[in-house]
Formats: sequence, structure tokens, C-alpha cells
Amino acid sequence: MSDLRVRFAPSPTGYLHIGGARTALFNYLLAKKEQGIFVLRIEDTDLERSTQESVDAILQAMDWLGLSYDEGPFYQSERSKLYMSKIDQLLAEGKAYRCYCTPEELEAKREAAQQNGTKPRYDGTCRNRSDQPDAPCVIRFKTPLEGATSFVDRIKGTISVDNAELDDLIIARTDGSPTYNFVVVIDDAEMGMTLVLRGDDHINNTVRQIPIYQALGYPVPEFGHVPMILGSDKKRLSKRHGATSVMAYQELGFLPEAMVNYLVRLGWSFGDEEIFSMAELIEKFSLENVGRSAGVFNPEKLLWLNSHYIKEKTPEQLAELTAPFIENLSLSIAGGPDLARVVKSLQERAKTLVELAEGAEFFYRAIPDYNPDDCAKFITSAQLELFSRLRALFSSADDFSAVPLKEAFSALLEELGLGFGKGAQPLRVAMTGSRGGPDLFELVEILGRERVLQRIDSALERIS
RNA sequence: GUCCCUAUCGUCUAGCCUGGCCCAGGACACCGGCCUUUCACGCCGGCGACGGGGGUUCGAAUCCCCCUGGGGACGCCA
Repeated sequence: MSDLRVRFAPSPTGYLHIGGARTALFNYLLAKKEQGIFVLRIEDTDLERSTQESVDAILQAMDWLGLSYDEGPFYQSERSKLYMSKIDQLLAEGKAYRCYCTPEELEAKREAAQQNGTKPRYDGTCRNRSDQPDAPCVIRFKTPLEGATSFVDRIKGTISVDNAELDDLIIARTDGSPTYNFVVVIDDAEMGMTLVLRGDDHINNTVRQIPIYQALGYPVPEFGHVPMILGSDKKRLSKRHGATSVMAYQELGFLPEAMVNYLVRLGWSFGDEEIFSMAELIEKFSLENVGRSAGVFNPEKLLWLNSHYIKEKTPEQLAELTAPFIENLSLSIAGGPDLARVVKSLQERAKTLVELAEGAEFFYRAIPDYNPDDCAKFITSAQLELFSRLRALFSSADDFSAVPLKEAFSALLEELGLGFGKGAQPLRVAMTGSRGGPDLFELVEILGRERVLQRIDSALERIS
């Protein structure tokens, strides 16, 4: 048991996306590895945009990935009393002040600064005003005017910014509600975080938050900033690049093991190893091996990992996972061939559960969907005798299993003077509707005598 | 624009701190071959990178500087 305390603090304004999932994962892994505590906190200070659906979606996605938390979820919306008292404290100590500038005035100042070629910052108009009129105002934090704020980032090393670059940030809005940069500090401090590990888009926030810790007399935690995830065009990952929601990948037929493995390897490495179970990650993960630069999200590699984990499942596990996807195809599994045997025959051919379900389709249709081109080639009057003989063979076979069936089939082909491929392809198309798919006699066995005969009859019908 | 971060194959990365073992290793993708009744899997092989320029050094992917590229931040959002 170490005293490490880390957290994941999403704002419930949408689904858990790929980037958020990775920071959550890194925090989780670190906590597990160090036997520390992983806290979940919901940052819902923006009441306008926060929704319960988003909270549920985030919780569901974390659960799917296997990221359990030790404390929480805590909701910032329930902690306003604490925040208010801290604002009062800063005001009383002269470390914060009321600002009466209107949004319009600020907007004008920002524009002027942009024109000037300098960073738009609040100019401190109200910082030293002596009157305190009873008018709408926000509360601003007095950022140190001189010196620099620096910290040693656990991933990036020393980061330092001149305080002159910073401005007096708003810690409470006109309606009195506290803002993000303020509540984050209070929560991270009050919840005893020893390390704040978040996306590197927060680096700028970190240097603004450190003076607040100091003003409030809190110990400053350690920080680590994880690089961003980019799309294939090196732009920040967004919907334009495809699915960004973690749960969208679940619907696409991805396994959580694959997602976790992919996410962790995007920005972290352990020598030449590529495949990691959660248990191995907990053992091997460390911040030292996290890269410092942004990475491009690569769906191809995710797909490869997914096919790897599909192959690793037992047929029974896979059957359970695939069943809902088959039902999505409006097919009924009940009454059809045994699903575990079906997925086993398809297992090494599918990269996703969706592909697996699609591959299983012909098993669960009364008559397969015949591919016109393949039929035109393999189910023709030239195959009339073949199919008739096959019908007789299959109906009279004593042992309806792959090996003896294949032997009998080979003997028949020899008798007819046909090569194996000449006979196998027509049979395959008759059984599955097209070329491609599992081992022919394996699938024949799985279908069983009744369905096989049905399909041969159906093929014979098509010929005539 | 200003500030912060960052820079090895198309992509994820190893190597960099502690220069020589690196004319740079692995993985995905791609290409070719083998296996095979099909499609896949698998196996074997191939293509492919130290962003540029200056230093330092006997020697630099590794250390220093500049340039350039990329990302982020600049909100009464989080």
C-alpha cells in the first residue's frame, strides 16, 4: 500500500472518448500498480451542459473497459458550499477581488490584444479598485505578477512559465458559481491527490492552478501530462476521424481487452512487447515509459489486436459475446446450430464480433443468401449429377461428422473424375451461398444432416 | 499573434539520460512467397525513418544552438 492517490475527472457533457479513456486507464494502472487509490470525480460545474445520460455513459464505458475506482464518483455540483467558503477565504485574505468588467468589455480587450500581437490577458482593471459597488461582478484570483511558476512534470520534465504570462483568472461567475480551474484545485487538494495525471492540454491550466494551491495553503501535488491523441491528419482526434466514443467501438464489435491494449500502447511501451493483459499492465506500467509527443490513432492496429483477442477466447465465451450481434442481424440462434461450434469455425477469420456475426449468418438462415456470381459459376446444370450423388451420400452417411464425410466425398469425386476443388466449391456455395468461409466439412458437420440436405435440395431447385 | 509542449519507417514505437554494440530493432499496414477445397489464420521474406543547418567529439539518432514542422493553451467551457 502506497500513499499514491490519483483520479479521473471527466465532465459529463458527452460520451467517454478515446482520449479520456486513455487518461483514465493510465491513472487506473498506476493506482493498481502502486496499490494506491483511484478516485472518480464528475466535473459537473457547468450545469448547462452536464447531463445524467453522460454520467451514465461514462460509467458504463469505464465498466466495460474494466476500470474500477476505489472512491467516488464524487459530484462537484454537490460540493458548492466548500467552494464558496474558499472563495470567501481568498476574498477576506485579499487574495482575490471583485471584477466589474462586463463580458463585452472583456471581449473588446481580447480583440485589442490579438490585434496587438500579444496574448489576450485580463489587464487587471479591477484589481486595485477601492470601491465595491453593489453591482454584478465576478471574482478573480490575484495571480502573482512577478517571478515564474514551474513544476516538474512526471512525463515531460520541468515546465516553467513566467507569471507575467498569466492573468487574474475568474474563480466565480456573476451568478456566484465557481469555475473549473478553481474547483479542480480544491477538489484535488481536499481529496488528497498526490499526483494529477491528465491530458497535456491542461499544462496551461496547471501553471494557473499552482498559485491557487499556494494561496489556499494546500500542498501542491505532483503532475503528469499525457500527450494528446491525434487523427490520421495529425489534427486533434474528432468525429471527422471516425468513432471517438469508447462505447461506439463496443458496438462495432471490439473487445475491451483490445481497446485497453491498444490505448496503452499508444504513447507507452515496454521494450518490443505488444500484447498485454490488464494484469501484465498493472505489473509493467510506469510513467517513465510514457512518450512525450502526441500520437496518431490507428484503427488498423486496434483491429489487429481485436482479432488477436478474438482468437484467444474460448468458443463458449465468444458465443456469448457474439450472440447479441447475431440477433442484431434479425436472426434467431435458437433452433439453429450450436453457436459455440459456429464461432469456433469462424474465430480465426474475424477481426470483430460484427464480422463474426456476419460470418455466422448462413448458419442461421433457412436457405443462405446466394451470391449470384458464385451461383452462376458453381450451381449449374454441370453440377447436377454431383449434387444428386451428394444428396444420396449425405442422406445415407452413418456418421455425419467431418472426417468420414470428407473421405466419402473424396471417394465420390474420384469416381466422378473430379478434382477436389471442382467438387468442393459447388458444395460450399450450396451450403453457404458464396465462396469463402470456414472449413467445408467442419461447417457441414455443424449444419447437420437435415440442413445440409435442405440446402442441396435448394441448389438442385436452382439448377432446374 | 503570444506563451507552453513536442520531433526515429505511412502509423505506434525501441534506442537518447549513461555518445561507439545502430549503414537504427520490433509491431500495424503494404508487397511477395509458402501452406491450402475457398476466405482467412499461420509461417518466411521484402519495402520503409534518425526533419534541416550549424557546432562539440577520434566518433552523434544519442550532447549544445538555431531553423522548420506538428500539437496545445490563450472562455463568466471543462
